[in-house]
Amino acid sequence: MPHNLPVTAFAILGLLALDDETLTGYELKQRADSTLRFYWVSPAMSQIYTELGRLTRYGLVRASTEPDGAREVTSYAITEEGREALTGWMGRSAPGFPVLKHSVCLRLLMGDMGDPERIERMLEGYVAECAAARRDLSLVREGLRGRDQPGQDYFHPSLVADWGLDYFADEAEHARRALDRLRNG
Amino acid sequence: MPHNLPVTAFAILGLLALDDETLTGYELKQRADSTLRFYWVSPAMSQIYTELGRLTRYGLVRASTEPDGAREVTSYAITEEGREALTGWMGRSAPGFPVLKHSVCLRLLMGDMGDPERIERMLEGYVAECAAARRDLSLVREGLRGRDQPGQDYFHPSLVADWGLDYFADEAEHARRALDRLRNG
DNA sequence: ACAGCCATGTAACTCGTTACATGATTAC
DNA sequence: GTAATCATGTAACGAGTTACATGGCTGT
Repeated sequence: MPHNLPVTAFAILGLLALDDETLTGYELKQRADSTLRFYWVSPAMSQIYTELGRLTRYGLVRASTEPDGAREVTSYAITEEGREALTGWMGRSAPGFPVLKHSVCLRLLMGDMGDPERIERMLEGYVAECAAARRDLSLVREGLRGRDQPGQDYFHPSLVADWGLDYFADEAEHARRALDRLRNG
Repeated sequence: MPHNLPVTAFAILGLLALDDETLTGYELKQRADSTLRFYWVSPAMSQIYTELGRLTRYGLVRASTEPDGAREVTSYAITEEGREALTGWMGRSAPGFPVLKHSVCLRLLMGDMGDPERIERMLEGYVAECAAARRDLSLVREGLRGRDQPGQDYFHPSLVADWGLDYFADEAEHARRALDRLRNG
């Protein structure tokens, strides 16, 4: 029973479970882009369809194809087995330490090679990108208001969103600190 | 000439460039485990050897095999072309936004499924792991003292190490904040 | 003698990406 | 009418992992 699925499969199951909606692959990609991408990767479209196919074969999601004008559109909903698989995964497997591939720090490490100016610009760019990510995420966070209290369905998502907001603010601060030391010793 | 290499290849080149030493694949893995792993992944041994083979074929590292008792041990050093490739990579390509796969946040997002107790224990575990990472990293940081001033060879590594120390402290704080809201609304 | 570390590699496999291909619907 | 968006997939490929295989060296 404990299907050996990649984490991304459970992320998709989780998105389907959150609002208990039936979503198309395309819609799932949009949800992933607007929420998942901040603390997990947003999978490529092709992978979403691949994963949905596998989840359907395993009976963890149910596909329902309906005509939409001249074309057919397939929507997916999580099944009872899917829910069990998700809770089972949450309960049994350990999360492991988060994986970070910090391209900015990697380049900062090798700051001796190459133009100091360029390193500073890279860090300034990163500060700006963190601010942008924070803005995008705070829009998502606003959308959770009203259902973000304990017991409500967006309580846990709001915890994660606030975590993310702090995270990006802190990262910008880390970069600013490094910049300051680069400039003023 | 701008060889199309994975970032990991440049990470290895960077490690070889840092102290300008000749290292075996095994030693490279140890360096990666003790430094790179905090803000990049520490590649598997097999990948290090694979990557070293490719870098050698491209002339970016030089392999020198010497007898060590009855066996042969191969050490690698970065070449002039390797240095150029590294600075070229730093100068030409953009770092892109760091990739984070935050398994803890992913599970927290789906906190509704599954045992609340378990979620809390997961977060407590994460706080402890962050503290452990911070301890490990601060040992590394101590090793940089004395050569960590501007102009010295461990200046940039010390910036990254301090960034990491702040990072893990902040992450522990984020987790504590989430825990508090889980417990006290 | 035996465990644990040092050292090197190959093979099979999975995840996930980019590129490619197709076509309907909607808004201007 | 035409561009953007909605919608769905396949194929080729690459990075990176685990498992497997081998064997020397070192400390007890």
